[in-house]
Amino acid sequence: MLSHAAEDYLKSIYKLQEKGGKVSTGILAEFLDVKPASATGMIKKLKTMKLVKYERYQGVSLTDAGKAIALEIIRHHRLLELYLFKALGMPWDGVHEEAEKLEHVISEDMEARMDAYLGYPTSDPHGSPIPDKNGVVPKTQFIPMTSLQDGQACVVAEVSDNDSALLRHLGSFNLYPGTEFRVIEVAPFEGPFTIDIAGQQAVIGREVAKHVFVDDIHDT
Amino acid sequence: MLSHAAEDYLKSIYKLQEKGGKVSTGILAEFLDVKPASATGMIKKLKTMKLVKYERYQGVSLTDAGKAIALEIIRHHRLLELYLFKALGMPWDGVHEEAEKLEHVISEDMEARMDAYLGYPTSDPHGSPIPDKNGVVPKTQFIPMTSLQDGQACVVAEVSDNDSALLRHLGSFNLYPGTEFRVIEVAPFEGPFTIDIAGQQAVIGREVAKHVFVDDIHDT
DNA sequence: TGTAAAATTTAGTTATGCCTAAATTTATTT
DNA sequence: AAATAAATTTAGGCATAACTAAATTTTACA
Repeated sequence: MLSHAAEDYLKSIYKLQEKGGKVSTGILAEFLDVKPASATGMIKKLKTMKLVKYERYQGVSLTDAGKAIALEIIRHHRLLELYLFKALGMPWDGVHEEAEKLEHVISEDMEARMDAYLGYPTSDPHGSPIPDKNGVVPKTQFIPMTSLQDGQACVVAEVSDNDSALLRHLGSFNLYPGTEFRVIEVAPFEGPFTIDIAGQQAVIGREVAKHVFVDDIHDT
Repeated sequence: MLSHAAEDYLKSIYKLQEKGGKVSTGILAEFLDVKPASATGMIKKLKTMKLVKYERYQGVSLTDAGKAIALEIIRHHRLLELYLFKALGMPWDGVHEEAEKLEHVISEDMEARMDAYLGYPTSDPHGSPIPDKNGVVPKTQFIPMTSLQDGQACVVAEVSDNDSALLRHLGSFNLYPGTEFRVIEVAPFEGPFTIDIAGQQAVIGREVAKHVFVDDIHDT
């Protein structure tokens, strides 16, 4: 069996690989909040287990076996988030932290039961895709909110899940996945977005907008 | 924060203390499936944290602080067992193993949500009492099935939760907490019990009967 | 009561997974 | 191309929690 730490490394490498092939030791260490030296150590251990490809100074990437484990953990995490949200009524800004601990611990049986209870869902409360039990990830092609123009309308598709203060902030505007809104004005010089959500106006700063991804963009 | 291992030691000391004051290193080590030397080491660590009383060669016992933590973990365990059983439909012979891992990991918020969902229950699927959030354990005074006599009827109150093969066996006779049965015959010389469960006859060996506790005994 | 057996503790080892500090390699700049 | 800066790796340490083997203490019995 793999340690929780090893699972976290695989999960992180997977996420970082999504935006650019190989992952550098430094980026990985920063992402996991450990020192680069610690990352090097774990990477070597994962290499002996044939879960990553690695040559020193050249960055890491997952092998097929490593990717399968990473996706399994991500599936646990996202199913748990949705389960905690729907079945136990946890707030969407709290489920990430809880899932982060539970994801390493639940059995395949529990995974399957949550999946069935939820009706084999394909996305979590933050809009992130849930890999199926074979490790197939639903395709998503969302656009960053920051690329929207005046007058465009769209639907919230996905938001970053790891900052609960940010999630509470978005929640205060009802900006959940599925919510429609229209851009009233994009202030010049990297300014904030003024938007209309079901008749309510809200001003969303750039830093917040970076964490919001949208879909179904259309002009009005 | 306490390590999972330390929590397991406290929980085990609590359980062993219930039947006799102080707990010897050897008994504790056997219960936890570690070597006595390992138990000595952890006991010393727990002593520096003021969670146990301990003098060498004299056995361990919990302090009030240690007992509070032990009860908290037991509460987690039993709430989880009942939750997994009721909300996710897990079989009663599977919930112990799953709860054993989850009990160290869930938040107080999750504990409270399961508690509310379940309607503030006082016993788990095996009939064990669930401590309330203040650490108060519902009083139970159950009688071992082995002390039953011919002709006596009773209700199953509690069964050992840690042997899934045993639980499956009991389940095959419908011997769940709450089930009524009547003793038809106790075979002499430590022989098996022949009982009647809702019209069905079953033969229960001594070794099995030792793990079953009953209540509401009355003659028929 | 003395001795053997059983239980317990001490001492020293191993494996994980993190750390810091120093050394090395790669990248950048002039 | 050499020098400096940045990134990465190596080396050595620490804490946790297990282990084995040896020493000690307690208990039991003859």
